[in-house]
Amino acid sequence: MSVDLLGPDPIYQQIAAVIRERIRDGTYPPQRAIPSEPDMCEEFGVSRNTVRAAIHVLNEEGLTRTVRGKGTYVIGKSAG
Amino acid sequence: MSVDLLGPDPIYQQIAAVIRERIRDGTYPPQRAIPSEPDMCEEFGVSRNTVRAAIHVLNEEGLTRTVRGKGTYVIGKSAG
DNA sequence: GGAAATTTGTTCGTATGTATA
DNA sequence: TTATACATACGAACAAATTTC
Repeated sequence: MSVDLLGPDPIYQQIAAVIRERIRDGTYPPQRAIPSEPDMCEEFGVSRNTVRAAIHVLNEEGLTRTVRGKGTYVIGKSAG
Repeated sequence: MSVDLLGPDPIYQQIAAVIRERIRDGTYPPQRAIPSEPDMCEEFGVSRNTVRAAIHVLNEEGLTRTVRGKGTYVIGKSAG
């Protein structure tokens, strides 16, 4: 999947939207970690700061939770 | 302590004056780091650029010294 | 237990664009 | 035009937690 990063919105908002969509469609399943910050820097071709800004948005929304030294995990239905 | 940031002077000059005063009265002791740029953005309710402009003034005066990745340190008497 | 690699956390350095006075 | 101020974005250094060997 390609990401355009055009349009009027800030890049970090657009990246947050992409990740949000991947969480909703199951590409990034609950309880699992999303790709690391360096990996997302590569995929989107942006700096780590920008990736972190995007993740910050999702954490604020309660969609994800970041743990130092581990990664950023998708919040959601466990199993039941 | 609250800081008003009114008056005719530029905001960054006023912030520099506040920090300068805190160095003089010992609130920010020698050899120690003053609060980080993000922290001061929060305290004063200004952008990082403005905080950096204030710190630049103090660095120019020789009151402080900024080190990348670490912080801004108060110059001054060590112990003796 | 130690060393190295991975990953996130924090902080400063720099540049660009926009808006205001 | 210049000075001030904010938001955004990339780059780099340093720090801490985790994992793996």
